[in-house]
Amino acid sequence: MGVRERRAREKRYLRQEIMDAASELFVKEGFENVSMRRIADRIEYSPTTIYLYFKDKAELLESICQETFAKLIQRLTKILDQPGDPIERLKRGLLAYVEFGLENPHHYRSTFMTPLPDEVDHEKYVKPEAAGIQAFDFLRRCVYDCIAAGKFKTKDAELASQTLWAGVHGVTSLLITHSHFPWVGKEQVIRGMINTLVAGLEAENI
Amino acid sequence: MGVRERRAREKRYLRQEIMDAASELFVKEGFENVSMRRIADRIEYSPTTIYLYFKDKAELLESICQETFAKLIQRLTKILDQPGDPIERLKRGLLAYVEFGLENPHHYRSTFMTPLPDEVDHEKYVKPEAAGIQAFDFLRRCVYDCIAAGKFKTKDAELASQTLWAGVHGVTSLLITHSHFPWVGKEQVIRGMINTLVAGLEAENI
DNA sequence: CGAGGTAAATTAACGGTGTTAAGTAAGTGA
DNA sequence: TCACTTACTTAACACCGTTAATTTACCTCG
Repeated sequence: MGVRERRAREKRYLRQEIMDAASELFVKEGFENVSMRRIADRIEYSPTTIYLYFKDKAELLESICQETFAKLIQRLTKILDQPGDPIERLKRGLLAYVEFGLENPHHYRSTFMTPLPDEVDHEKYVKPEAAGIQAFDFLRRCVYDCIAAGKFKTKDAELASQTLWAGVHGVTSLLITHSHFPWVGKEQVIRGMINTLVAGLEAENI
Repeated sequence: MGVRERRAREKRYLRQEIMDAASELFVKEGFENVSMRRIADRIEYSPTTIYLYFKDKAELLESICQETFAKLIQRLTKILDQPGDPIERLKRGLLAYVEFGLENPHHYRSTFMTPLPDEVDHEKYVKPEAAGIQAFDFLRRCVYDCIAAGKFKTKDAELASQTLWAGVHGVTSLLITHSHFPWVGKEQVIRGMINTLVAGLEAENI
């Protein structure tokens, strides 16, 4: 009978096509500069069709960002699985995070630099499924390993993790929004942040 | 004759009234949720009147943010003028920066978390008049003092300053956009960031 | 085959946005 | 008094996200 299945497959296909078209425009011009009508034009459907697949523009955006962040999770998984010095692993993970943000500035901006509207369910974004939280969990595991290996003077893994996250987020977001600032060099600032924070955690119980 | 002067004064007055009304709405509801029409309603003028005083919505926003950031500059001036341990001064300055951001989340967001449209003159935002750059200059001076006093292993003042800025920006912006995240405590994270970074600069030549 | 039902997609419309062009009313200077 | 300037408003344009009503296309069943 497979008709239902085929329909469902086609439906998934168009959904993906919408996401791809939107994502492309979105990467090129930024979320707020891409209208539903333009996305619709691109896939040669009427604008309202999109609403059959996504509740609204925000949900479309969120789906696209989730898809992208899945790739970050993959990268972090690989890094975490490698054996060796936990400090080096931590540093590599932090670097991967920043690089990912710079490679996907619009997705990064939507996910981490845009406040959620008051009406949304904030619980949802703190649950383990949320891509951001998953990425943060990797960080926490790295930090635990460092503390367990006696590399850090600091013993508060949670505080250390949150500090590290805020640090790499700081560089990432500033490099994205203020790319014209006379940075001493993108790579240098990234390295500067990671090395300084790690050195601080090694040196002092904050 | 003084007519011209009186007119100019009145004109300045309405300009300020527009800025005040806009700023108030803007603080309450965020820039993107406040329309020119609503601002106009508030001051009981027609929407187009605003365009006699500001080129567009972006310029109005920019003027408001500049006005607010002048206050930060004031605070930082006071801190910089105090004698004592340069490290303590640096830490107090960094803390003032974060606190200012959290007190003025919408202004902070507009100034530091929103990318400038491609068409604007980026030069303008790197010039010494720009509020952001002025604030950064304070930071740089603090860092110079620390290096001069032999407190830092690091000798690259520019890199250290940029790293510190990125760090405090990271906490500030994350606390603004992700206030629902299970932080170990806002004050703790802020302190964690400042202490860790400073400890890192003291301990290592990054 | 043909009727009926259903899912998918469309058209038309609503109420909003930032912004511009054209028009008006008041006050100034000769 | 009359022309000119200044301050402001009205009307309109071209867009936006989104909803409701409607059409089209297809599948199922008698």
